[in-house]
Amino acid sequence: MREDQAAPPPADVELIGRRTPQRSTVLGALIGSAEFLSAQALHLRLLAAGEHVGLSTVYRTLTALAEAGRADVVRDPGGERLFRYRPSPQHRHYLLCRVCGTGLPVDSSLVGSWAAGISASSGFADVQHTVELTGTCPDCLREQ
Amino acid sequence: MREDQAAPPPADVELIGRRTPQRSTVLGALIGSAEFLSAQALHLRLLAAGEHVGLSTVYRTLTALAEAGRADVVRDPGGERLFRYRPSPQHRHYLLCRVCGTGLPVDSSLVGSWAAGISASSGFADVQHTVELTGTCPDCLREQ
DNA sequence: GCGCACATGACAACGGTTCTCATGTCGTTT
DNA sequence: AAACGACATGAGAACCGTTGTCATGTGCGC
Ligand SMILES: [Mn+2]
Ligand SMILES: [Mn+2]
Ligand SMILES: [Zn+2]
Ligand SMILES: [Zn+2]
Repeated sequence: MREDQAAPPPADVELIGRRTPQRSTVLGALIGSAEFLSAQALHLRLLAAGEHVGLSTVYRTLTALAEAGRADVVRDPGGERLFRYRPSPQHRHYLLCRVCGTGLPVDSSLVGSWAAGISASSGFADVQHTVELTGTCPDCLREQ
Repeated sequence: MREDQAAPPPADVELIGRRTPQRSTVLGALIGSAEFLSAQALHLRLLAAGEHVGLSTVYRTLTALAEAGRADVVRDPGGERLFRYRPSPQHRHYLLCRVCGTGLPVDSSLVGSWAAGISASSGFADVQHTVELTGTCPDCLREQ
């Protein structure tokens, strides 16, 4: 029923430095959302809930979480970066709904080995890959 | 020797509207470059060559070419969009050097069918994919 | 408790891109 | 050839996501 608990014990805050109320709040909001969120959307959400955390702090916390591997980052068509909490530290890819933002994790082992093969045959070093799938989810399809 | 001819007959200008000197110039510069270029880099290049084309026009022309399928667009890590002329109208993917910007086309048929499979099994409609590979090319590796 | 390295937040600055609008021009019609 | 209208151009401002600045606040090891 409630999709956001008051304050689900945010354990991995300390992965990114000192434990502060602001970081716990941001991490809590990120964990509480099933969808990818932009820094600004998350900030607005906090304001609406009466939680006053500076926008700079939201940006810094999300960026730090992403660098620590606790958040996935994706770029929306407009270039905005969207964040989503990642419970397990593994690398993942998502199929994102362009209408509602819902993200569905997809099995990307095939893409991973494809990229590894390209890396080996090209002579390039430190090859990284970005894979993003977008579409319209069944729910949003139904609602026209 | 010369990597940029004076003005290689730019045929597909008219794919994006009226044929103007500015559009021919922009398209010529795009065709003359083997690498992905940002709108601003291309603009600077034109200025250096004594060709005065407004930055707005460069943006408009590149965007129109991309929409017409005559240019590939890729996002660099900083969020900047990079353009490259696409002689054939097929969909392509590249392995980009993070140092010098060189782009190597890669065989992505595997990724295409993977994406198609995900599309079919997920129930999502209109699934599009973004695949970007980045690394350090052999030349840039050599130069330390 | 002290102290300081680290964190916060209001605000300004930044960089890429798009918008505005007055002026110019392509290309078609008489 | 001249005229006309729709479209294109360009200088500058506006926009928007993001990062920097810096004075103030605070977590936390001592
Ligand atoms: Mn992957
Ligand atoms: Mn493809
Ligand atoms: Zn949806
Ligand atoms: Zn290189």
